[in-house]
Amino acid sequence: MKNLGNKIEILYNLCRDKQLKITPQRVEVYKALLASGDHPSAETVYAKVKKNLPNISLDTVNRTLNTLSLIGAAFVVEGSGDVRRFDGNLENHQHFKCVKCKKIFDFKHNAFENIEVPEELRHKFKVLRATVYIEGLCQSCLEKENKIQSN
Amino acid sequence: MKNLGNKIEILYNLCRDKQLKITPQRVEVYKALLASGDHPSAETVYAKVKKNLPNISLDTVNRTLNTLSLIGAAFVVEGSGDVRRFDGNLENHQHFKCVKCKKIFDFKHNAFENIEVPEELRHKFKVLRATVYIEGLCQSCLEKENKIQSN
DNA sequence: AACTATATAGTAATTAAAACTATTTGTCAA
DNA sequence: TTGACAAATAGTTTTAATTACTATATAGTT
Repeated sequence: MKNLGNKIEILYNLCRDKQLKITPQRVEVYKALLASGDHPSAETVYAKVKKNLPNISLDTVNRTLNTLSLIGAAFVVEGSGDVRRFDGNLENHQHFKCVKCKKIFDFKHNAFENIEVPEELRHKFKVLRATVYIEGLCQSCLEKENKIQSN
Repeated sequence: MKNLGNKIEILYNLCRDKQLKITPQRVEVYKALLASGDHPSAETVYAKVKKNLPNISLDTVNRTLNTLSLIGAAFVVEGSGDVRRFDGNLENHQHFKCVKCKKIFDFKHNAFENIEVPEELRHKFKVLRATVYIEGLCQSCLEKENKIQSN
């Protein structure tokens, strides 16, 4: 991971912007997240951070990762983080998901119906589904939203 | 839900193709899934099916929904069904997810970097992220895969 | 240095999903 | 139509993930 210093600086600025305190826990969780090239779960980050902060709690790691997502220092990988939901509508359609209330809204958009999967991927994997996935805040959550509360 | 009869027929055919038994539980779970226009969780489907099959178990609903996904009669909504995973890489990139081992692979593809969010959505919601999300089977899972086992 | 709101540790509670086993039931062939 | 058997289910238990709670500690400010 190059430019780790810069990245930490970003975290500092984001925290200050949102009036969140810069705690060692937040810094360590953020560093652990960056250090792992892949897409770790809270448990994985917890294990990593524990080496530097032996008595950090899992709850703190969870809350901190949430906070990082809220301030835009990280994000929750799509395809994770919600109870499994099923869709029986096999017609081509797309999903918008509210990151707050987790509600999923269907929408149709012609331009998204025939996604060309890159040759490289078709080669490497067996592709089952390709879709445009959009997330954000729905109207009712938007109204409730005033400031970011980390705790 | 129009053409429910047709849909059931589809289920019958899919089951026969894959040599899966057509059980009342499967039919009811499938009907309940179709009947709910939204994106229900196993619990929600369970509640619905219980009206017709009072002593169906939640486990059966769960397994059945999985089976339906495996045979292509339904699918798991992206953004659900996996422990929450985080990504600290804010550069534009896309994800491929293996539906079996849940591993996430990054990839970059220029054509996917500037997704135009439909006007209608930008209006209705606060869009935070738009991405192409591709799922399927990774190579190592593909090798292990021989036939669909529903149980 | 002291104050105060915020964040944390430690733990408990909640929830979702998977595992397990005895029993039941589709399916097929006689 | 019946009997046999593999497959599927009910009922329950485990496991795992996330959230909730409260007393304590601390970052940022005065």
